[in-house]
Amino acid sequence: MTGYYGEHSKVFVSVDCIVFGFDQGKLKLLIGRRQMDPGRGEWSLYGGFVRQDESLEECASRTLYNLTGLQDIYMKQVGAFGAIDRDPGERVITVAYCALINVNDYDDNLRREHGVEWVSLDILPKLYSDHNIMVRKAITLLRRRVSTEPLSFNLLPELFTLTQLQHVYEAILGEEIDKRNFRKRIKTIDFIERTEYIDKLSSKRGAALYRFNKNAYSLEPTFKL
Amino acid sequence: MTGYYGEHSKVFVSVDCIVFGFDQGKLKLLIGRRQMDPGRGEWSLYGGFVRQDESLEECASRTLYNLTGLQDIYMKQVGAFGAIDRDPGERVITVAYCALINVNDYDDNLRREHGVEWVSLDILPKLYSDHNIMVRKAITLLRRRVSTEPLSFNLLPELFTLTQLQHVYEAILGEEIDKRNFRKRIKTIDFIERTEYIDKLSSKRGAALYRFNKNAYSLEPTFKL
DNA sequence: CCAAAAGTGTTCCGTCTACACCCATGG
DNA sequence: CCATGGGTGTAGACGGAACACTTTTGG
Repeated sequence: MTGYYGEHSKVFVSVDCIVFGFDQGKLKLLIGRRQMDPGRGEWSLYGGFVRQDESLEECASRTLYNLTGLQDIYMKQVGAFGAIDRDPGERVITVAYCALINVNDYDDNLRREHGVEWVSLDILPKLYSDHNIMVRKAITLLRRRVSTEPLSFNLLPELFTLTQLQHVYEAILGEEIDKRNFRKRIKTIDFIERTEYIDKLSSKRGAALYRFNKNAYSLEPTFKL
Repeated sequence: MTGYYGEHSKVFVSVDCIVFGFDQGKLKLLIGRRQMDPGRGEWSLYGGFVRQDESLEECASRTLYNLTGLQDIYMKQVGAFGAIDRDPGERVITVAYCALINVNDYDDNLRREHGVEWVSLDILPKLYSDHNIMVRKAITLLRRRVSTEPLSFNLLPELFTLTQLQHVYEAILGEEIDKRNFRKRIKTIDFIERTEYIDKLSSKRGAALYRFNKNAYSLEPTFKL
């Protein structure tokens, strides 16, 4: 049984994960030293080859799970990259996926075991192959989407202060936001709920903790920052 | 020589072209009856398998050229589609590309030879495999981009009237636009130039013909409709 | 002379932006 | 008591939306 398309050639297909986190007021990217040839030792995104029994999305989820132990993470396809010689080893077409995770959910020992690190985007080194291009495209997409989709919450704990939320937006957009205008705006969004809890860590006075109500959002999925 | 990644499996990768045109005041899609098994006879996008000696972009251009004889056409990647059983024949991962062409540039005899037709989006039939999903995604992207990039001009002849241009926007956005506001807006965009020519076909009075000045745009590539 | 499309300004309203001071508390 | 971050309102500018009539000319 040769199948329908036997006359055509097949190619390796991989998935690369562009994992963003937010820490210390900065947007961070998860990268590690490549542990295989070619390019062993170079900074690189974490990726894996697509298996015959999994879809692209499944491969992306599996790869992220292998790395972080996290499941049900927001992931979005960034695009397919298919230059002939993009990989110095053999021809590999890769599909990049962007993931947003809360750095606190990622166990730091597990992170060290995989030899990956959180690196600030403004000091991002040269990465393996065309990975820098993929990251730039992911950031562009992220910036565009962040004002029309409630994405920031994926980078924060379930409960967060408005100042934290504002810092996430500032980190993604790369510009400062007026505090009063920002809070005014947030108050009109009813699926961002103020809770009874108070955060006492970040300030002496204490700051109200807010929560993103997924259900309320899914009922009325409109968002505009 | 087995290469670096021999332990992993390869997969068929194809490119599908989502070709948009504008005619009779409507946005049209170029589709044809599939001429191979499986799915022979079903409505389908036009596509082809990626060869070992070409990049994804090259494959997309080549496929579009095979179909239309046109080169240097605006094309944009829509995304990769990789569900395991998306193709009823064998596993194929496909990368969809969206193209915008001027229907007048596509020779109608050549079109008939390939057995493809321009079909209005509002009467789009069920297409082969997951092609309908790809088309919907392409339209979503197109709608989003059309107000921040000068795309409409790809669907029009070099010289066009403002009414034609407005109709293109209306077709893409799916809503009517106020004529006075639209023209006011266009006048502030300096790379949309009024020419000395007059179109006498569409009205008795005649309408001024305009031109999109690519060079002027490339000097100052900002656009907002 | 009339049908059919081209062309043209003004007003209103809502939204975004700029901007500075008081509050509560831990140390 | 003071340093630190939390929290609040207003006025002016700007941009988008609504809206109707005159012009030209081929048939």
